[in-house]
Amino acid sequence: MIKRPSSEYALLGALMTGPRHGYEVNRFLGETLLSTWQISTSQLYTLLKRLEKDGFLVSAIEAQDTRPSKRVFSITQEGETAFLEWVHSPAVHARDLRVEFLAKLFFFEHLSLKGADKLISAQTQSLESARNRLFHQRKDEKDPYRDLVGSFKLATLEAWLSWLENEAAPYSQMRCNPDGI
Amino acid sequence: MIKRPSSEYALLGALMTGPRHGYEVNRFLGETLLSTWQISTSQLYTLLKRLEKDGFLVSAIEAQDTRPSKRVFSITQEGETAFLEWVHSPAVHARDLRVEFLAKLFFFEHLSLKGADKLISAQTQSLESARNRLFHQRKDEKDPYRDLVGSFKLATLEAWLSWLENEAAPYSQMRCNPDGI
DNA sequence: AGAATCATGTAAGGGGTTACATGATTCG
DNA sequence: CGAATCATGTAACCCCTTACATGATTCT
Repeated sequence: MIKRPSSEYALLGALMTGPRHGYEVNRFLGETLLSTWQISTSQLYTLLKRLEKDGFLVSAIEAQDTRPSKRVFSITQEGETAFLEWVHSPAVHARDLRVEFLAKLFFFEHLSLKGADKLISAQTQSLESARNRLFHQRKDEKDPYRDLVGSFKLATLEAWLSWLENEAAPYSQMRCNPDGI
Repeated sequence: MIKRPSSEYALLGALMTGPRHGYEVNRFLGETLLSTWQISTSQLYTLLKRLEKDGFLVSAIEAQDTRPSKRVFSITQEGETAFLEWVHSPAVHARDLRVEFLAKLFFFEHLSLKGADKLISAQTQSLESARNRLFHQRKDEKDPYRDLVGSFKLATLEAWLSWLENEAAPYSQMRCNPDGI
């Protein structure tokens, strides 16, 4: 699977519940993912156009009487596949947690997907292995500055691991599986 | 003071100890700040050119017998002023901690500057006020997803505050003021 | 009457990346 | 003899942002 710019997945996710035109997608993202993922209006239209060019969306113009006509986008099979693969995979780089991982959790609830617990444990494992690698590196780190940098990364990783356990896991249990099945 | 792209300050800092040509700056950054700040070679030359155009650097070509001639850059008064202002100011956005704040600590030691403790306490105050703002916002946050996002940001801020206290502060005391004066 | 909403875009620029080009010298 | 070092750049592309353009309609 070719890597695509991550912001496109926000748009694919917004179209997973059915066709929408650009303005609606924009409003939807503003109401739900604003605290996580900010996509400017002009960028939104650019991304939609590119996603259609690449076969992840198809569009049709819809005329209106009293309003400007609008271009309604629908997600294709290929688009759905790409979105579902993305949403089930942990963020590869730790720096993608804040935006991408949080957005994935959002879509799990918004689309009533199952397996949020699996995503969380996969993400936990990914961060744990990063932490272990860092731990080893730091053992024979002579340079005090690089050691300080290591301590910063380590502190961040550990905070995020705690957050995954104490906040993300309970949230997903409550929201994505409210009856405890 | 007009805001400049932050990666330029790495170059200004590299020239604070005296004139260097591009290749040397590149090597210096690769040996010292690689774990923090990655600047590609081509970008380096672009930045040096722009810094000269804007009056922060001046350059002179130096011919060599057995080697390609090189362009040696020196920092101007304006450049020094800009660098010193930058290096003494805390990172405005929390996301700039990883790169910019760590780099500032590096330069404090590398250039034997005084006042690293002041920078650290200013940065601490900045993060604390961000944490307090977030704390207030979260009190009347009804939406569970936005609350989760808030908990992530809070966890990150608190980890960094601890790191400032337990790692950065001792490091700067040891490195920038080894005799405890 | 003026502001907000609906609706879609283009243009310009900013900061960054990778790939490519050149060419001598010195090291293994 | 080939690889790494020295040394400087250009070209193309990528993602993104801000500003601008348009124009009807509905709310205050």
